[in-house]
Amino acid sequence: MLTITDTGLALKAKLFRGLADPSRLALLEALREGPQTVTALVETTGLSQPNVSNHLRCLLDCGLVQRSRQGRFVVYRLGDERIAELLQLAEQVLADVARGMYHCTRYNAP
Amino acid sequence: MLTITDTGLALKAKLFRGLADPSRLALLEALREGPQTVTALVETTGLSQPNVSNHLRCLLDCGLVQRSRQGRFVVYRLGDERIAELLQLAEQVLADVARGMYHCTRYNAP
DNA sequence: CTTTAATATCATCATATGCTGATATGATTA
DNA sequence: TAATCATATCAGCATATGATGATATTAAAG
Repeated sequence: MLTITDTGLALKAKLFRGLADPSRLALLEALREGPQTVTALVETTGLSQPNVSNHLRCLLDCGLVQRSRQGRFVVYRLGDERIAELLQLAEQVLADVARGMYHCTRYNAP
Repeated sequence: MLTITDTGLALKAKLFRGLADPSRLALLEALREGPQTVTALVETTGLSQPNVSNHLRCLLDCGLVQRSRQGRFVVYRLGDERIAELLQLAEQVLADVARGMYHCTRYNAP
């Protein structure tokens, strides 16, 4: 029996939660183009600066992104190439499931 | 600029939210083995029956699973083969990111 | 060493989610 | 048609999340 507290399931759920927010997705999609400064990410996504920093913090803790300092800038990049693959595969799945997904009333971002 | 309200981002976020819960993951993982009755899923996952039905409803609305009636049973199956692929790819990513993910304090299921 | 730019953190609030317990629906059999 | 099994739905609660505004930290420049 697959207990819910099973470590693998919980971790996998966490991973997906990292990807389960439009703001974080916007950040990750932006980073797919290449490493970016926080300021650049703020401009690209239109999110507020604290909001961007908060989300980047999550993504960093969970290993979905990495960071490095450059002068007074901090540059973020994707933590793993396969994260881009995950995003891409999700796009392909969506191509087929999009209609249902669109009408799904749940899982709407605030 | 990638507006957050961009339809694609919102839909992708929804898709990942569907996968972002340990209970739903348990159900989907169970369905990877093949079509299952609700009762079977209740037993396999250890979740309560209303809880299972609720999650299946979400997954159904969003197109992540399909259902069909068989006598007085309702049989659920994965809605798309690539959903299994997504789960598998997530496992592979986790193999590398798991440590950070484990220590990430956020995204913990209730 | 003071000022300013870039990023991070904090408290707070509003909202959505997931679970439970009770109940309703639907389908089969007696 | 009554009884029962299988599934679905509902109200209500507890909790975690995401956004904002204010503030702290860190680093370069003057």
